[in-house]
Parts: sequence; structure tokens; C-alpha cells
Amino acid sequence: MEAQAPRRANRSTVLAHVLTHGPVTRTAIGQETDLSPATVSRIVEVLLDEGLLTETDGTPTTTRGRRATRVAIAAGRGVVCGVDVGGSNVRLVVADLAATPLVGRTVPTPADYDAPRLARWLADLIRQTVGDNLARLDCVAVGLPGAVRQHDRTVCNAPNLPQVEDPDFLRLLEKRLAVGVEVDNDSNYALLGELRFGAARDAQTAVMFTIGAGLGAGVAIERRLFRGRSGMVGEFGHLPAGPLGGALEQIISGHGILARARDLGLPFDNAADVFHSTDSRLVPVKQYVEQALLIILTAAVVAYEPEVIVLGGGISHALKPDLGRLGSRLREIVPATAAAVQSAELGDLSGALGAVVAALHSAYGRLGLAEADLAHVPQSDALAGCDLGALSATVIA
Amino acid sequence: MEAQAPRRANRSTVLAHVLTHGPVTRTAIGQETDLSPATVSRIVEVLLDEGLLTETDGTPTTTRGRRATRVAIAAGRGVVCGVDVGGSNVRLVVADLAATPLVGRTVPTPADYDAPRLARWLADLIRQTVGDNLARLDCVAVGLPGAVRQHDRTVCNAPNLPQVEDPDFLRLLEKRLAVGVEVDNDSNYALLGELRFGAARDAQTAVMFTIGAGLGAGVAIERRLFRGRSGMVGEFGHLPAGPLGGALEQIISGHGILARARDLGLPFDNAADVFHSTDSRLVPVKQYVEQALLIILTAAVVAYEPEVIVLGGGISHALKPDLGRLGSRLREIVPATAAAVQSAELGDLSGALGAVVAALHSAYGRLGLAEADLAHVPQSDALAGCDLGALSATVIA
DNA sequence: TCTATTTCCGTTCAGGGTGAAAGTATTACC
DNA sequence: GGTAATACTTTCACCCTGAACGGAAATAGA
Repeated sequence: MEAQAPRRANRSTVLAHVLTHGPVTRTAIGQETDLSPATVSRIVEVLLDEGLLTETDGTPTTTRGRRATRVAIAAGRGVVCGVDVGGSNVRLVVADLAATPLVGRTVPTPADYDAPRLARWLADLIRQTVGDNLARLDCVAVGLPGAVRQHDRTVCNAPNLPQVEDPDFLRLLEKRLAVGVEVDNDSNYALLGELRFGAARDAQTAVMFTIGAGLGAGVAIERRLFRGRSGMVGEFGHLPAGPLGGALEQIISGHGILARARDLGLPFDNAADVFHSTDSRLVPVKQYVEQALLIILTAAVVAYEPEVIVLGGGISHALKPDLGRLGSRLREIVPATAAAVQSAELGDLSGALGAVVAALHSAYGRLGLAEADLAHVPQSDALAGCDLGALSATVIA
Repeated sequence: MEAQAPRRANRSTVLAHVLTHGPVTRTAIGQETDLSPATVSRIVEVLLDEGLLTETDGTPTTTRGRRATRVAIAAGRGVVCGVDVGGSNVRLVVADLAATPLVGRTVPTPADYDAPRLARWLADLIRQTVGDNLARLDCVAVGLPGAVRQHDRTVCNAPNLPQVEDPDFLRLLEKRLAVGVEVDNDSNYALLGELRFGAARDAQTAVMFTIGAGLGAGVAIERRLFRGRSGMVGEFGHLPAGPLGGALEQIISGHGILARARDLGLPFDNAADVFHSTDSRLVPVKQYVEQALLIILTAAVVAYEPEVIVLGGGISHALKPDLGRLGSRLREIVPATAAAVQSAELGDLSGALGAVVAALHSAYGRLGLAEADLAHVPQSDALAGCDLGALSATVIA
């Protein structure tokens, strides 16, 4: 423990408090963090000098006495970009340091590009979306449809967009962007988004399943992402609990549902349509999926005891009417369950907004925020009054 | 961050280092913890004054110069008792503060006693086993065959010894012992034992399944026990993946195996005997159990990505020849698996020794060890040269 | 036996950090 | 304009660390 350790810790505490509570007075910081006014003043002074914080006036004039000046993060000092690369669409959200979204875009994925070309295309798309803010770009976070090992940043198990497994993809992307690039599984980022801004806003421990072409999963324990070494944490789709010991993912995924409908001579293009259809021949298919889903939900409950399980991805909308029944059946199996089963509040933007959060964490870390304080930033109402629809407007590049 | 915070942190660091590295010189502490000699000296002085540490002479005289004096934990300053209460046997181990076992006992559980009587019986058994060391008894940890909620210390789901669910049991036990009593699930303690001294000694993340009358589980992440709120973390026996959506625990547990053998007209008394039998009619039963076990192992792998999965409990011995095959099949299902499947190294004493560790953690905490440093104490070779057989000698009380 | 050397241990001291309290600035109310 | 209330800043005593210094113990060698 060197001499400057307490200073760093207190700096992180103050910064975290400002980031989570928005514009706030020095006095309030001191009271709510148990730091002395002197310490708060000293640290705020440093942060102001560095340009990380700005003073805002505008305290309500309800009481007499000297007016408190409030400080807030210098939001415009930098921007970050969160990217959700899916098999069919790429979604981008650019946000400032206060996590206020500035621009959002959805662009069809050029799935036929090879790795280098895809990297260049994505880098140019990001640069174009960031636009004038490019000089202030702090960090880019990219969610990929595959398993990501953090310690060597390798990607595997990405059948829906195999190019991203090529190490060149990341290398070229980072090179062309000339800023740090964070990478993770898209489901992990989707969970991070819901954990900050969405359905898991108030949960300490949460699990998210994204049911798209495949079945993805993310796990958060004590408000922090829990990633294993190989990035397969929560992938209960591997459980050999299907008929003949097959994997559950073959049942509960877009591919699986479409295949099963085809077996009945009912070709669908879209798995969600299977659920919306009232064709009675599909009832066993739906029951089958529901049973598989129940096994996976049970696994999540006994594995992590989450407060909430969020379902996202393409067909989660179609499952919405069934959530209540799923919850009841879950509690029959595990009576002590406290987990609520909900659908994603951020819709298709969970992943991109979660990537924004990850990018912000990286940027905040460089500003001196300690790892432990990252779990509470940015503030969860940063999206209040934000038009999610406008952010996800589709643009044909 | 108040002024004495660094002092406390450094004290914890020094204490943890002495506890993990045994007798050690002040210089070595400084070098290996990056603390300055001055800081180490000051803190060691305080700890010596408090009687927590003792100076031992006897540095090897290999080098010349002033002999370094080594300090070690004052092992005899206190003792703890770890208790593993099972449906058929109670196992006790008394150890000193250096985790050296002093006495061990195994006594048949008087399963017909009601809660108050069982509490009195157990308290007296503990007092008797601790013997002359009673005045120095610091803490008792009791592992129970049921789910334990830590925040209100309630016990539920203990079909094999329902008395312990009665709140009076714990209350009376603690009152009669007049020391702090830690409680947890017996599988959690078994894992703690293996994690410190046994098969998971070198693992950061580990899972343990105890297959006895029922199926219990414990999970450790980053060398710390992961307990959910209601204590059912890792209980994948609840998965409704059996035939007709039944729970897996009904297949893979002593009760389940015996029932299935009975269905075939083969009454056994002991589930392990089913496995040792060469009767060809039992082959499907064994395959059935193995398939269920495989689902549970897969769930553990994708849930936590453990480095090792430890199997313990009555029939784990019988499963030993199958471990290799289980591991191979596991890697077929989840190729990225790094988990080794092993049987408990501490045998029947995992639980009692894990309880010793838990009791030591509580005692160490009162000595000033920070929560984060508990993950590495006591030292893993504390049992070296210790006769486990003698410790588990059965005594008819 | 006596001295030099080596290798530690313990202490002193400067520097940086915090919190309590005193001091200053700013505002509202009379 | 005076007074009270509130927000922030400065001062000061104290705590903690790390580097440097001096002391102590044991061996090696004469």
C-alpha cells in the first residue's frame, strides 16, 4: 500500500458518486460517501482542474445561505461508441461521457464480406457515425455473436458470422479506428444494457438469455458480469437434456424451431411467426420449446439464484404472453425461487446500449475509477426521456 | 477512507501472509507483500504484543549474518471446532489456529432426538471433544444437511434430519456452547475443505457434488464460496430433465438408485453396493445414473466454468472407476471444457475439515483479517503428515 | 581471541494524506 | 445595512508509509 493509495481510492469514490448521482453539490458528496468536506473539496478541485468535472450553477433557491454549486461530469469531453454486431444487423449507439445517447443507427450486416473487408467496413461505419466527435472518441465496444475469451481476445463458436473468429478482424478494426476496442459476447453486452438501464435495473444478480438464431446467455453476479475463461458461462443450451441426449439449443433457438416446424410440413421464414401462428399442429412444438426453456430457466435459477431472468432476442416478443405461466411453472419446480422472468426492456438495443456501458467503463477506468466502483456507473436514468425508436432507426449504408 | 484504513489493510496483509506461509521472517514478509520493512516491523510488533504472533527461533543456519527471527501464528492461542452433521453420522474435528487438527471423532447421529435434545446432545459432544481447550474455543462451525439462508440463518429442505430446520436447534446450540456458531450447508463446507486441503487445492473456481442420500452441491468462484440467498446454488438436481419432466435428484441420489434397483426386484441396503454389483440387470440403472450425472456435470461446466469438479459423498468411491469416462463424455459435449472430474481427496472428512476452515475464517476475521484475504487462509499444507484415518475414528458416545 | 563482514532488525525522519475545526464567501431575511 | 444560515476553503494536528540510517547477531578468517 503506497502513499497515494487513499487519494486514488477517494478520487474513485467521488468520481463514482458524481457519475451515479448526476450534478451534485460538494456537500452532498461528502454526506453520502462519508468523506470529509475538506477531502471532497480537494479532490473536486483536482478533477475540475483536469477538466473531468464542470461546475453547473442552478441550485434551486429555496433556502437561504450561500448557494451550492453543483458539479457534473464534463459530458462533452469525450464520446464512446457501442456496437452490436449481429448476423443480420449491426446496431451502433454513440453516447457522451454522461451516457446520453447522441446518435443511433441500424445497418444490415454485409454477411458475405470476408474478415478484413468486414473490419474495414465496420471501422468506416463507426467513424462515419461518430462524425464530428471522432477526435474525442475514447473507446469503442463491440459485441460479437460468439464466445469471446477475454484473456487473449479470441473469438470462437460464432456460426452466424464466422468471419469475426479471424484474429485479423479485431486487429484491423482496432488499427483502423486508432482507439481502444473492447470486445465481448453480444449476450453479455445485452445483459449489461438491461442491468444498467432496463429490466434488471434493480437486480444484484441477473441472467439474460437471448433467443435468436442460436441461444445466447449472459450472467451478472453482484451487478458485475460473470464471464468464465472461455466465455461460455450460462450457455445452458449445451445441456444434453433433449431427446436422445441432444443439446437443448437444438430445440430452443430460431434454427431449432424452424426445423421442427419444417418436420411438420410447415415452412416458416421466421421463428417468431411460429409462435404467432394459431395452427393447432404447432401446439406440440410450442410445448416442446416451453419444456426446454423451463429446464434452462431452472438451471439459471439454481446456478445463480438471480433476482430476474431477462429474455431477449428475436422471438422474445413472441414469448411475452407466456412469461407469467413460465414464472409459475418455475416456482412449482423450485419453490424458493425469487426470480422474475421478464422480457428485455430495451428491445433490440440492449446489446448496443450494453456495449456503450462497457465502453464507458473502459473510459472511466482511465479517468481513475476503481474496478469495484464500475458496478454502479453510469446512472441508470441516463436514458430517461430518450427516444429508443429514433436510436434504432434503420439506415441503408 | 479514514486515517486508520491503511493500517488495517496492512495488518490484514501481514496476518494473511503469516497464516498462508507459516513461520516466516519479517524480511520475507516485506519482500513478498511489497510492504516496507518499517511497516512490517511496526505491524508485527503490534501483533506480537497482542499475542497473536509468536517468535520462533530456528532459522536454518545456511547463511551467515544475523539470524532472522521468524514469526508464526500463536497456534495455541485458540482452537476451533468443525462439525459435519449428517443423517447417519456426526463428524467433528478440533484444530488450532494454524489449522493443525488436534482431535477428530465420528459419532452416530441420534436421528430420533427432537430439536432441543439434539442441540443439547451436540453441544455436549462438542464440549467433550474440545476438552481442556474449551476456554480457548473461538468458534464452532456446523455443516447441516439442508439449505441454509445466511442472512437470517434459517434452515430448510433438510429431509434427512428435519429437526435442524427448527430455529430452536441453532439457538440452543449457540446458547449452550457460549461461542459464535457458523452454519452452512454441508456440501458447501465439503467444498471448502477440498478447496483448501484437497482436490480443488489449486483451483480458482470449483464445484462439488456430494452424492449421499440426496444430491448436494457447493460452488466456489475465485476461491470464495458462492452462496445464493436461499442456499440452493448449484443444486442442479432440481432440473426437470428426467423422464416425464421429473427432477434429476430422483435419479442420481442414494434414495433414487435404491428405488430403481427395487423396481427390478433387487433390494439393496446401500447405493454404493448397487454400483459394485456385477448383476447385468443393473447395467441400465447405472447407465441411467451416468446420463443424469452427465447433465449435472454439463450444467456445472457451463454455469461456472470450474477448473475442477469434485465428487464426494457415500457413493463417490463407487464412481471412481468411471471418472475418466465421465470426463471424456463431458468434453464431447462441451469441447472447451477445462474441468477435471475428481473424487474427494479428504474422503468423509471433507465436510468437517471445511467446517474447520469456516470456523477459522470467522476467528481470523475477528483478529483483523479482511474478507478478501480469507480466500487464501489457512495454508493448504496444514494437513500435511496428518493421519486422516485417525481423525475419523468412530467413537460410540 | 579478536576483528571484519554479512545479513538482518528496528528506528528516525521527511513526505503525503486525512479529518476536525476555524475561517471566509455568499445568499436570504429583517 | 445587519444578522443568520449555508457552502466551501484553509489551517493544523495526526496518521501512515517508504527510504535511509544505525544497531545487533552470527560467521569467517587471522
